Amino acid sequence: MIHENIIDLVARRFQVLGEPCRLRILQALQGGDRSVNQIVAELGATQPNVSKHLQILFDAEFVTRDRCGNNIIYSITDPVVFKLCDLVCRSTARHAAHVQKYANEGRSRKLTGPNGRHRRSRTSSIQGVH
Amino acid sequence: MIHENIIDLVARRFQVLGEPCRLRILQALQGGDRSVNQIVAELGATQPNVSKHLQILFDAEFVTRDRCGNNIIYSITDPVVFKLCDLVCRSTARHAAHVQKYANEGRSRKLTGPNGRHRRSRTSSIQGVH
DNA sequence: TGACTATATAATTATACGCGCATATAGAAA
DNA sequence: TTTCTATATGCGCGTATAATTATATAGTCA
Repeated sequence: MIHENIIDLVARRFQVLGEPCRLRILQALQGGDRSVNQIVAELGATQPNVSKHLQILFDAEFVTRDRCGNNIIYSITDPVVFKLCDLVCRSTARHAAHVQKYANEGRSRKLTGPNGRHRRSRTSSIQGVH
Repeated sequence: MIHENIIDLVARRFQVLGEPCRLRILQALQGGDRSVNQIVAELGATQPNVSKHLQILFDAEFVTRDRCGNNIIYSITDPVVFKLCDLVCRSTARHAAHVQKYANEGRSRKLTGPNGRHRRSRTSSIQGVH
């Protein structure tokens, strides 16, 4: 149960993880600490974009950083973030399987009666409602 | 490690969780299955807004739904979502403690040399870099 | 000092998102 | 059928976000 006081902070941290580019950055750092340019090379993204995402990850305390001469080395703050990704990843794999399955059957179910009355097929028009 | 094929889906699911109102809805459902209006009453939000968030949660398969007469009853698809919230919640509590601490000390550190040269205070201008 | 490298930031633009309002739709009841 | 209740959806507005480009800042080396 999330306390109302911190629910905005929790949401914000989920939101920070809700960006493919940032997930890729975290994955790169899972392979070990990296400088900005190393991440840029690994992702094939632009340097300003990577820097900005790193700043966002830093503000959310998902990463820490240390200067090493001209380079700034970024590191994972807490490996628990990979546990999070793993959990979402598993259920997403199931989700993706469903999506794939529905894509192969009929598509685009909408809200309607439980038994498909006034419908030509037997698919209920509200997904998840039978 | 997240496979590149599903990284967008994983990010999307994190993003869906990155919204306070949706977290509140999930919390309400943690107390048991609810109809839309029950959730509306519990959150004090508008009905169209709750319906929209529920649709987003449904598309991401965080919730399922069943019609019961005039009511649509929403349920949690997989309690693993609460594990996610719990993990983020813990580290966010630590994060919040830091933020609180920094708020009490000096604020707004920016990028600068390691020893605060050309700065009036001794705070390093890049947070996390000493 | 000046040139060079690494990183951050500002300005811009395009897109996505959340909310409120009005309305449409589905089912139940009369 | 009509009416009522519950839920979903379309629209418009304001805001947030991400990517690009150009530029600023910090540090190193000569």
